[in-house]
Amino acid sequence: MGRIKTDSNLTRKDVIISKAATLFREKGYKAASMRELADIVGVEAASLYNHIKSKSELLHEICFNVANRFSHIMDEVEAEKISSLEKIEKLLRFHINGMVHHFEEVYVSDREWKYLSDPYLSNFQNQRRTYRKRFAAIIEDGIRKKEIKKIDPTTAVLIMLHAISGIESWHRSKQKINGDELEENMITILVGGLKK
Amino acid sequence: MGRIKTDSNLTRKDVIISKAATLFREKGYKAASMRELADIVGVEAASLYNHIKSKSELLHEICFNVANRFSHIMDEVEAEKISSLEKIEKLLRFHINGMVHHFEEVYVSDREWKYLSDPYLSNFQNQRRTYRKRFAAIIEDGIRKKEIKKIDPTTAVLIMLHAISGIESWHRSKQKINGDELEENMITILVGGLKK
DNA sequence: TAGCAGGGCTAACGTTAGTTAGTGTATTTT
DNA sequence: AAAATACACTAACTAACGTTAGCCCTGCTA
Repeated sequence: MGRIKTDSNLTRKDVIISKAATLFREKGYKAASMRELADIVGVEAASLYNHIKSKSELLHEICFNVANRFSHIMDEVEAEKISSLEKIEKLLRFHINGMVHHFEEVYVSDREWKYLSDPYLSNFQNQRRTYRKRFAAIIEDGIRKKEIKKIDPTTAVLIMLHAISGIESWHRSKQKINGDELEENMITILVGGLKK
Repeated sequence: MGRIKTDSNLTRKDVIISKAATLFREKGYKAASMRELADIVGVEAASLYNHIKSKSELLHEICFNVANRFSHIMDEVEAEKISSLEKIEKLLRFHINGMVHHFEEVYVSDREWKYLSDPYLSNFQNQRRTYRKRFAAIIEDGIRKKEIKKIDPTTAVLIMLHAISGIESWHRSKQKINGDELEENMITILVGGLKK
């Protein structure tokens, strides 16, 4: 077999990570084998190790790429001078877009993170917990300002984030409405559920 | 080691299935090993095979137990003479209760079904698809009767069901509100998001 | 009390997994 | 053009997996 083909300015490692994300999404991390991944990449299994240290490195690259993007957008949103409901809408749209346009990675990060091993595991869990607290704080603020119903903020966050991970079903389904309609529908229901 | 202890009128197989559900929930189906399960049950791995045919039998017992319960409640709800919104609320409460009180099995059925093998896999997918269509039909009916906002029913179902599977996070979290409060909060947000 | 399942056990099987070692060839750098 | 690096290959190792075979004890039934 020939070399791994790299489009434009991607490294070979990037190519492997990207194909790994697809494979992990389809089969699950544990069920996906390095030999299978190698096949997809177009190379022998052993050759992968010229570019990566281990299977688990693939997983934590994927998970932290995603987690860091979310941390970053949260920084931005917190800094903006808009209402709580607008902040939430902005976050939700970012999540929905991620799930629609970077499906493989986001999905893997969401469902397979438990196979990370320490110290990555604890690290990831911390980042996740922190993110949710910041999200909940925005909701709490909205309740104080009477923009939002009196509900438990933690529960609200849980509903929002998991509802969005349901976009997985949308990807699976045969006759899907288009991505933009999906986004508008989700915003209508979710933000509508919070509004006073 | 001694025999498998069976409380009341459970068979030894039931005990194994129940402990398998817990293990599969914690580790995931693929990552859970029969030797580990045997340890938990208090027996050697080989001894499990006196009661079950295979590891995969455990998974499909769990998945279909749950799926059948949901089919059954849907039959009941469809037959009742109440408004669409009330039907939806009833279904949601059943789902929430399942997730709170039969967490292990419901969670495994929700997240690990993809490791079923045919014919169970296709079967399960069919049951799932059918269930969601029936759910969507109720929402569609509600829209026609102007009880519910004009939204895409399929998207609404997807949001509801996945939001509920987020109760997983509630189980994980240290300082949780109690189950009844959780239920009320979820109903408020979800049903509130649909109502016109 | 003899017999026979039921249900444990140990040992071992064939597979598959992730990964390493060592070698050769193509590509890049000097 | 020569030297060095990158990267592919084959072969193999060890560990773990699900599962089977065959044996032995125990407690119910005849």
